[in-house]
Amino acid sequence: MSTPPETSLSRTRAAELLRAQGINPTQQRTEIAAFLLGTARHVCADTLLAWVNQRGGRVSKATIYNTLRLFAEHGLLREVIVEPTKTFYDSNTGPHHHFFDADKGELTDIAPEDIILGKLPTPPSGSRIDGVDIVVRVSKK
Amino acid sequence: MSTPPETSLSRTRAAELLRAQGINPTQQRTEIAAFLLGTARHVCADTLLAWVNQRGGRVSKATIYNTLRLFAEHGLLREVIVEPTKTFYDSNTGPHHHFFDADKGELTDIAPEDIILGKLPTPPSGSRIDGVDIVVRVSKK
DNA sequence: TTGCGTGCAAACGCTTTGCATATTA
DNA sequence: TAATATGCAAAGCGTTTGCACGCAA
Repeated sequence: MSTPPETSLSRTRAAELLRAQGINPTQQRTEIAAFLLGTARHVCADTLLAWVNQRGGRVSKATIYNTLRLFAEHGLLREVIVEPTKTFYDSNTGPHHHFFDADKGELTDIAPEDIILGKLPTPPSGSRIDGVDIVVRVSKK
Repeated sequence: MSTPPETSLSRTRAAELLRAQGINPTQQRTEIAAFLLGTARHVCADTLLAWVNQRGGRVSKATIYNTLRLFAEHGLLREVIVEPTKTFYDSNTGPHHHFFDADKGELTDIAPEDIILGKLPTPPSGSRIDGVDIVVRVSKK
């Protein structure tokens, strides 16, 4: 198991961010926010659980899932679906796309200016476009 | 449960297609191929199971999964990952992309000429691009 | 007969849920 | 204190697997 990264935000800033979204900044939510928000990270639930608890946190699996969903609903995280087995969450909520390395199971950002969509299709009548997800699948050369 | 579509291929043509791929055309595989190949369809395992068995087939869940995987490995189908919960298979294996309607849980093809990728990013060093998946998420207007 | 394919049911892995307990305002 | 969040364990759901049986060459 790899070493967890440093938290990217102080608890104080993390709690402020949550409050700004109308989210009650409990100990666990603040801990999780301090890891994920304020910098671009891509995690799945079990990675996050390991990170938090390796750094002395005490957060249960259920709370990890609840919190990821809650943050996503408030736009603090974005769900990224690239594997059938697990859901990734991306703390970069700005417009951008992803490389997915299936060998490593790792997600990397593609800056919006590095990929250009020249033409968008017209959606089926009666529907509107909610978003466009581009995943560039890569593997070891 | 909706009515299953007609098979798009005769058993004879379906069996030929399988043989051409070095796949032993058993009864079940031929039945499944007759549904999926020869026209563009998007199915998940349980839909396919229902289709086949509503039309008098007798195919088990295990065989559905085995066969979908087998066909995908041989390039007869393409996996499409748009939902965390289930895997879709697309019998259109040519270059194209997808609309995904989350309300209906339905996948639709986007013709390659209806979406233009103006610039492709350089992959991380040491890796090469295997493919680019574009999913345009739509919902009821 | 020999080997591959199939079917069933059990196992699996990720995610969600129910409910008692703890924490927060 | 009243409301909300957390933790645990159990349940859920799509998918995979183990193994006995069936079928085709």
